[in-house]
Amino acid sequence: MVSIKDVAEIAGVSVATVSRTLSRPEKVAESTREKVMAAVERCGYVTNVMASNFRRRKSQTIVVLVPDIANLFYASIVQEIEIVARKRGYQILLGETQQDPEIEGAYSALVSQRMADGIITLGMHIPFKVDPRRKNPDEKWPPLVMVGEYTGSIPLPKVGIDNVQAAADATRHLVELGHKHIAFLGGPKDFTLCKERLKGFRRVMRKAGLEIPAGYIQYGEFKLASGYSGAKSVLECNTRPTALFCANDEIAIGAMKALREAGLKVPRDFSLVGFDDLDIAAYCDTPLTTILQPRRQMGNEAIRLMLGLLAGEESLERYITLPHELIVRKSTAAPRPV
Amino acid sequence: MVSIKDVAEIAGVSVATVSRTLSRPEKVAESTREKVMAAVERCGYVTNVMASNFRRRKSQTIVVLVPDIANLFYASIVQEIEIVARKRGYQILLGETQQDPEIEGAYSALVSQRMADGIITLGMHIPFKVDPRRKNPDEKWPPLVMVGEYTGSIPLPKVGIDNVQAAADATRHLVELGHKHIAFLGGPKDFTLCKERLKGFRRVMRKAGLEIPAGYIQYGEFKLASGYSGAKSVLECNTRPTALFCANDEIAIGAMKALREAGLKVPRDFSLVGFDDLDIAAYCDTPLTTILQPRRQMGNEAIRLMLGLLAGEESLERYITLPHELIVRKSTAAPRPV
DNA sequence: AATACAGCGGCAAAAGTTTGCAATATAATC
DNA sequence: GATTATATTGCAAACTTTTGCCGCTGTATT
Repeated sequence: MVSIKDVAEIAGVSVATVSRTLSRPEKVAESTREKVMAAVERCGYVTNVMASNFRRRKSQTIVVLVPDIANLFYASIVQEIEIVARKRGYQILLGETQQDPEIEGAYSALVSQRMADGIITLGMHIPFKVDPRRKNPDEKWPPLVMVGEYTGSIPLPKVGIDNVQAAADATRHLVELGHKHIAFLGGPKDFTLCKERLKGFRRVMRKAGLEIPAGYIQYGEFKLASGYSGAKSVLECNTRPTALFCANDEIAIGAMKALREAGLKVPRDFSLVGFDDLDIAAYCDTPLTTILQPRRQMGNEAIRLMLGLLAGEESLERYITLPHELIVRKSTAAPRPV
Repeated sequence: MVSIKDVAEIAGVSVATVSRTLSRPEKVAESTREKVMAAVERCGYVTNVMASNFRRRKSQTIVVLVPDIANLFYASIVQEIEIVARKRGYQILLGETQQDPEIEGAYSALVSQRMADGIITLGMHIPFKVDPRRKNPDEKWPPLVMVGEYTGSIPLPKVGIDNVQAAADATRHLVELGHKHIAFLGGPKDFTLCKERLKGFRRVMRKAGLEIPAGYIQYGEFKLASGYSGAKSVLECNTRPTALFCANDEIAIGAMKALREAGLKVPRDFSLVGFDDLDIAAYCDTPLTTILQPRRQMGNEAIRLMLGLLAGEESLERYITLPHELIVRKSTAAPRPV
């Protein structure tokens, strides 16, 4: 393999000069630069970035932890992270965790192993074991940015929306339409994200003086199938609800199928609100009313935060709450008069 | 930072022994091993994998090139690749290319730069410039595996389905139902994948003696919006088709919306076939008839192929054609008698 | 003319591992 | 007890780059 040494030899300069020519050309005389570049060209030299990284003690690599890459919400965030990272000379190491602490741990270990410079996680928890004794309070953590789901007590750079508020907005929309019986279809029970949305839901229901009978709150996964089965159960409640707030769009679309099979027309017989505003939401049979999360922007802010951290910036703001928006489409309407 | 040297010192052995203890424990006496492990524990040593990789001239990293990560078809393939890679001690460097040769080039350069060991691409073309003169016919290429879309003339390890056949199957299904006027909604015109599906479509149409009037073939992107607008144009043809074969499910779902807006009921007035069998296909208002691509298996075979390549296996079969399947749901039926 | 200074380039150390080879210790064989 | 084989361990080179420091050359300043 041709190394910097060969180039130096051909160009008749020292390796130091070759290195400088390549990394800081302005530090080198025009004439030398030309000689070096010619030599590089001639022998087809390409920098061994691994060696360079090793020497500089940087990896130019950021681990991105994603609970489920086949989830469009996460995917767009990753997409944006990748774009910005690439432009800034960083690479993305993709880690799908399925929220498995073991996998999270393995990936985040990459930064102690010097294979990555920092971690952005779209998951809900800190992806490594936190020493509970905290004997060393300044124990230095790897650069870490949490996106979307983190609500733990340890203060960490974070970007997301106000999920409680967003869920409240969605619920209020239903309440204002006149619905009295509103059910909630959530994701996994232990997701803070899910808890927050439930909280917003509950808050508005309480304020409106509406009851939430047993069975009106269902947990599951953020998946189509889960929405389907969740809706099926909810429909069997004693007093059947007239509206459904779903913790994400996939659940809502799954629920739609169950409603259809039950012979219920959306929104005539039943109102439905989703969450995320996936592209597909606008293409459903009945276009879905949903909460828009600014996912690209979330990715964008996350990677900016990370790059700032890596550049050693101290003063940058660390909590970024982005605005959400209620997108009213056709899946919500006033309940049918009884 | 604590290095192997510190461990050696604490344990009272040489760095060589520490290294061996960690990488090939069986090469080291039980008692020594214990001493070393204790020392590792004591000073919290963790291997600098970057240094190790540098020394071993491996990166344990595979670049995965994806045209669009927010496409569920690609996403599931990546998902599977990641799982297998992780189990085998490899990492995935994610590169979203948007089919941009520049980006593809930048990412694939990582292997000459020693930052990656090989490339799996889900895109259609070879992600680096191929010397057309081929002055050096054995010019060694980086380990490269093509998934799904590659149909170039240079023989390369590849996994995919038989797109021509699959498209033919889909079309035949429509023909057998009695459709005479079938249109085709494709992706980008220059995608080989798209050409192949069109080829299968044409073949069956020809065999059945059916015409394909001007305007019956539309190109676009593999996106919802594209299916929507494509269907809109197709509906304006002089003789309106009664069925539509879409090059992927997203296009089909976009088309559905256009049909709905045109007051056409699927499948009563119009039949629709997609391609990919995304999860959502089964959850559409009218569940979508489509072609199932074994995407997990595709990812699985791709990474296996790559790992084989990296292990220096020569004899492994290099073209893997996986079976597809026509999934008949509710979006296809006999055309309405006129 | 003497001094200061800027620009440029070379020397050599350093980064943290792995590993071939040699050396030593231990066990086995005759 | 001597010899051979085997199991362990250490030495030191090698991997490729970057960069601090120093010295040289030539121009500018006084």
